[in-house]
Amino acid sequence: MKKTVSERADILPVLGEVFRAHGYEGATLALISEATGLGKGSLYHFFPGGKAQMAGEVLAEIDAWFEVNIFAPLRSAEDPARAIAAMLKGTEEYFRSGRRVCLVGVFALGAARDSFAAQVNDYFARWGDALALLLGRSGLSSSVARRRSEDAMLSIQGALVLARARDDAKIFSRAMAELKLRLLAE
Amino acid sequence: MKKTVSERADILPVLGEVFRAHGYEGATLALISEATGLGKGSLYHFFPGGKAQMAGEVLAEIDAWFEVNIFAPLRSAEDPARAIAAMLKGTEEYFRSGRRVCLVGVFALGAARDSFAAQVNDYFARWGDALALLLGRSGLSSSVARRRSEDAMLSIQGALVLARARDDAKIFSRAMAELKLRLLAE
DNA sequence: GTCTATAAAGCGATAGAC
DNA sequence: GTCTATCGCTTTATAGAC
Repeated sequence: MKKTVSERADILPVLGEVFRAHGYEGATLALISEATGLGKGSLYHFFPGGKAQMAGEVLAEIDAWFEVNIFAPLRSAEDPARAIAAMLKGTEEYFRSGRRVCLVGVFALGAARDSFAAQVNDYFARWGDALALLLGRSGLSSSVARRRSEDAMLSIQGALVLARARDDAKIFSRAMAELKLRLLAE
Repeated sequence: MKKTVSERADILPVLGEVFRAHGYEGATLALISEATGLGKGSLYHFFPGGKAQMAGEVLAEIDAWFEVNIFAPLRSAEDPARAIAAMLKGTEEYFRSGRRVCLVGVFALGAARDSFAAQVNDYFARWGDALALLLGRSGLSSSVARRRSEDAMLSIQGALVLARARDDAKIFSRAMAELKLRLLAE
């Protein structure tokens, strides 16, 4: 699939999909070149640091998207139930109901984790903190809020793994529905 | 870490650890050669099909281990509560309390999934079926048993991803304890 | 069964023309 | 800013000596 682009903002999402599909090691410059429609010369013009820089910037862009669309709304929410519903809706859309994999999770499981440890850890830490904060405000003790927030993080990641392993996106949607009930329970 | 081996049975577990640590694409023959202490000549003597055959046989060995130690005991159990406790104990030991990653999950997320789709799907299908069967026998409706079994599969995988992402093995142990409560709930 | 040597292809990255 | 050509290295895999 050739898709000619020339602006950095257009390149990063394409890069993200290549890393998602092939992992860090599997994402070769040839694949990246084909997907972006850019020669190696152009790629190194945008990313002098090569593949490592590309992956780092993709992670940063993902982080920024979640900060704006998921984490911040969680922190500033008035109504916990609505905020949780919105988070799960946004999550389900982002991961295309389980058909799209989480790049941070992919990196976490592979050898790339060592190179991007801070970014990988941060993504889950900030999501978990924002959710625990919200749950705490909804009346839960901070230890229960912490455990439920951790449950949410791991359920999302596990559902993505299982959905892909079994090639059944419905697994993800079901898991998100169940998670909603657990998060909102008294 | 050099560890000289010469029997096929001794090689497979070492191969497994290399694939776990580096993923399918990242596990180079040089790494495998170093870890097993075997030259490329010897490796191709054992595995004429190369890396693909190595990965396939490693998956088969993992599957066989789970069949004997986890799936079969689940199917033939008398006491559901004890069987679930045993499954979780076996799982926690196998994954070294979250310090060891699931190779099937790693393959599921990567491009290797396409090559090993049947083995990846089978592993989770048979585990899930065995657990759902047990839960059904414990008095749960088959639909509830199915959903709880799916919850267990995804919680294990998600806990492994999150534990590694946050470099905190305790996340896995906590998740297994919580999962036990959910599986045994009325 | 294990090794070394080597082939052929692919890798990330660079140089320099345009 | 984009391209082609190319470097040096690593990759998987094979051949053949021992």
